Amino acid sequence: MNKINIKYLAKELNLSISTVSRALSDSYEISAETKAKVFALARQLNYQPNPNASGLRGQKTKTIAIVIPEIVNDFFSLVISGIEKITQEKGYYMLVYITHEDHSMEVSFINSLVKGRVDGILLSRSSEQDDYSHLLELNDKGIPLVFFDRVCETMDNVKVTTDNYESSVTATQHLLAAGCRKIAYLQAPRNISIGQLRMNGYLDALKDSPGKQPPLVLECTNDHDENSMRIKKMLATEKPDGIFASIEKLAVICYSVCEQLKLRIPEDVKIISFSNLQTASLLNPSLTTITQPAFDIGVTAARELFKRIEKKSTGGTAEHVVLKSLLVKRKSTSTR
Amino acid sequence: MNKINIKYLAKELNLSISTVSRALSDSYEISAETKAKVFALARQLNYQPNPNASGLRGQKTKTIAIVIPEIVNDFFSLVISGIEKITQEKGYYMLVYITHEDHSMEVSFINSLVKGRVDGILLSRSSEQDDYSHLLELNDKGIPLVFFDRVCETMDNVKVTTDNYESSVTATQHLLAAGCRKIAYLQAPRNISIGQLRMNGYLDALKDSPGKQPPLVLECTNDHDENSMRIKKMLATEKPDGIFASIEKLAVICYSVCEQLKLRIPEDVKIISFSNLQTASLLNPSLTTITQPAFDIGVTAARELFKRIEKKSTGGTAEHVVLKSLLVKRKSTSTR
DNA sequence: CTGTTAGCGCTTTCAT
DNA sequence: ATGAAAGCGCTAACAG
Repeated sequence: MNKINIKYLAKELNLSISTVSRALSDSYEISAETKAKVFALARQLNYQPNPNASGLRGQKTKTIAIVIPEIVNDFFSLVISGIEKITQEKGYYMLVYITHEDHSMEVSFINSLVKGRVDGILLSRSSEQDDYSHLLELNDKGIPLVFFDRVCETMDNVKVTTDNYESSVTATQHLLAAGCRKIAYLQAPRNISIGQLRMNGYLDALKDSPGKQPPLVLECTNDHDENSMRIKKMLATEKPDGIFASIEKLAVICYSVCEQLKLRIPEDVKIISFSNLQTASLLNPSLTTITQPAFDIGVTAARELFKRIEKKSTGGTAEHVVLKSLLVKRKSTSTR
Repeated sequence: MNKINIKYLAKELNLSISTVSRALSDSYEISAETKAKVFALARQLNYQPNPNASGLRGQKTKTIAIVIPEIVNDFFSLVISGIEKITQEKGYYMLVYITHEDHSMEVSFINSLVKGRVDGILLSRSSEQDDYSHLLELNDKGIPLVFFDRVCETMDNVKVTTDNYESSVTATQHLLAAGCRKIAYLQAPRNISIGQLRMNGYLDALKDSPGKQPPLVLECTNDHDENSMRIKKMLATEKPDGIFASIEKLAVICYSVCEQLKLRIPEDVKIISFSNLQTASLLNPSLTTITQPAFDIGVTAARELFKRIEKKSTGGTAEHVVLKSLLVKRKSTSTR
């Protein structure tokens, strides 16, 4: 295809292949003059080393893989953004694989990576209950692996997550402090640990509160109209004065339902929601949000991965980095 | 690192390296018996061919690159999703690079790919005005390149886009047909062709309408509060009875502002918006949306790319595939 | 049907 | 300071 390789440069310059190679890697045993000549020609011809050849030789690929359950999702988009930033800084390439929440796809993809296609892997697990022998194999093979968001608790790798439980407690306490006597929780349809953690935060905060109000959990589905109906019914029947939405989309539906029922926000009902992009809070400044540091999760996870890649020592102490969410109460818009 | 290579398999089975290689590629000149033995051992040891070695030998990498301006964006997430689907089907890997709308990053990344790191490239341009010599070089080097969304009109490669102009005309006509006498257009802060196309659709539709109402364009910014203020002022001053939002986020703000001003939707003002995920229409069924076939753009672009990769003939007739957007009027929610 | 061998482009001893 | 040569793991042309 492209004939501009080291051999060609060497011939053009009347140098040996190894001299050119060393010059390009700025070796100390090459004269400044020779280096200059080599660099000049390389630049002129836009010489690019063949990644397969150097990879084959040096056992590295300048490539990392990121494996996520889905991508049409603000949280994961932001994480990727963060990872990508660090990856670019390091001059690496980023392979992206989407498992669509399917554990078997995760397994087969990971297995396809064990043989030196990448120098390291960033993973958010598709299923937290299934087996993880494929991941143990990565450790065996010495391929650095860093978990983020959906981790494998029992494995000894670095994990980067957010404070789902704690921020959920905070959110609930926020509503309690605002005087809510009856707080409903809108549960997203996800049977994974982060969903569980968030709900536990809500439940525990209520349990520990002075009023000891009973929990009011509304299970939601993946169907908008269905959710809208359930929320409307719940609002009409139970008349909560506070709503805690576990994901942003539910907060948006909730806002719309409140309008329909002529419920004023925040006078009649206060809403708080987990959120990544704060679309919900565009609607009304009093839709307070708990914003996850998604971008920072990407940045942190990537940094941890590169530490391992560069140290070459796979082992190291297992760390669990927990990044704090932010309680965002937007300032009142203009002269509302 | 991992010692399980062809040589090792060969030794274990008392076969020659080439026999094993041929068996693994299911060559017709290997006995079924031998193949069976080889496959069995390969599976048992989870043998994976070294991608660098086969890449170096065969000049292919089973990898494509996708280059986009940003990723925290429903449109691009959906496109990636579509691309990823086809990529997985083909057994390829997907490299993702984000330019952050910076033309120079696009150039340097593309230049780093010219030397056989990928078998093909999918690109949405960061800047449609700047020079594209780096892209011409790809054609020279015979690396297949397919454009999507933000294309390079003057280049002879396949382009996959949506009908921004036509659907904008349709949207405007939709409002006209619904009886709107004064339609405002909310222009997103993007100085690229798709923004221009959308606005032209609006302008031309008005020009061609019986009433010949004058256009009313409100330029928006990247600041939510600022947008909210401008929209509010415009609604109060101009009192339009129809609003055409060029991006979904503006429709959401608009919805919120209408609530504040006690404007009923759709009785007082009708809203239509470009959209990818229909967040806006969660708010109110009468927020009609023009939904772009983002996922299909990914699928189509990827298919076109693989055609070129597999045909090996880079050339071919230049095609421009235009996918149609969908005018979505959601059914009324439940028993509203 | 199976084995031998020559590279793909690069890095890296080992010589000089 | 430079060159010769081996070899990373794989495929394929060329023998048998």
